[in-house]
Amino acid sequence: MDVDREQFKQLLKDKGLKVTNQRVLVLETLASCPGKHLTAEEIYELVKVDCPEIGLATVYRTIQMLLELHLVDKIHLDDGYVRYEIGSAGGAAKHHHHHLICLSCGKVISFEDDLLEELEKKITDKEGFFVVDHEVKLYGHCKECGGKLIEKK
Amino acid sequence: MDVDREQFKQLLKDKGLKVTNQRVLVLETLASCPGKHLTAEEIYELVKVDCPEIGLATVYRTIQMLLELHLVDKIHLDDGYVRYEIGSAGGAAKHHHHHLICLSCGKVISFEDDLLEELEKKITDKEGFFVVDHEVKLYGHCKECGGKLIEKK
DNA sequence: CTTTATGCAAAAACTTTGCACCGAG
DNA sequence: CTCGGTGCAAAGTTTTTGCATAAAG
Repeated sequence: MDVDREQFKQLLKDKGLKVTNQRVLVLETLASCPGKHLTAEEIYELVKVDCPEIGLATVYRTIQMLLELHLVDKIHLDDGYVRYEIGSAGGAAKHHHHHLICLSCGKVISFEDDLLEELEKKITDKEGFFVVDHEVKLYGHCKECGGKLIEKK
Repeated sequence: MDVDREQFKQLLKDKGLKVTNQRVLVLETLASCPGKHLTAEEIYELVKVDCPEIGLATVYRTIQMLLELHLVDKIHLDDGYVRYEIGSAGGAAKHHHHHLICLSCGKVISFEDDLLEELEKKITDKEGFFVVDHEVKLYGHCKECGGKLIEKK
């Protein structure tokens, strides 16, 4: 499932781009960490394990390319870092998942929900704005931290 | 309505912070541009009109403080800039508005909707995660650009 | 008066760019 | 072979920090 390595190689070829070890490794690193939200630096460190000679600039250039191919999504979890995660691409509909961000411990929980369909329809009707994609962040306190908060108070 | 100047001064005093011209000006600048989403640099330029001696560092420090006081919200509109806007604070409930981002022309439309209440309840029940606030970004094509797209195709 | 805030400049953090060399096609 | 990609280092950006001075309480 997900982004298949061969499929990716083919996509690069179709676009006239070259298939390099670095590009494959960056994509695979992101693909193998679906829950995690990696920064450029973290991707760099992970890829260096298999390819120690890679440069940080290549990681940035590759991420840029993956963003343009919509294979990867950029996210801001408001901790001051720009993060990336493998996109929902591949398949049919937008399966963009959402993020629950714990204000106490900083934990990020991903979850799927298409409850926004209704909202999107409403917007198209009301504003004449055709919605293609969305990103939702919910801030709050997770189960563990919520408990602690009550204890303290 | 909104964030009252006197209310702000009192809040600073209560927190043991000093009321300076710079702080008041930064807040007022943000308060007077409710629809706009200003970058630190833009705020700096605007405040300089009334207070030419202000430094960019003070703007950053003041924004930081306003964020901690929850008077201002930080937003990423994915154009590479960090932006700020006056918070929904003051009043009772969370009136966090959402953003429609046009992928064609970059225009940002703000709109209010509390349709997420339902979603938030669901999450609290299902994940044990207590939602405090949320941020929603919807990407798509605005009325004008949507029309143009059809013409071109 | 005391303590916090400011302005400036320097530093830090993150990302992009230029260029010679390397490697995929 | 040819052209795009890579690594390195240098340059850009944006944001933070240190410190002496200025101003609020």
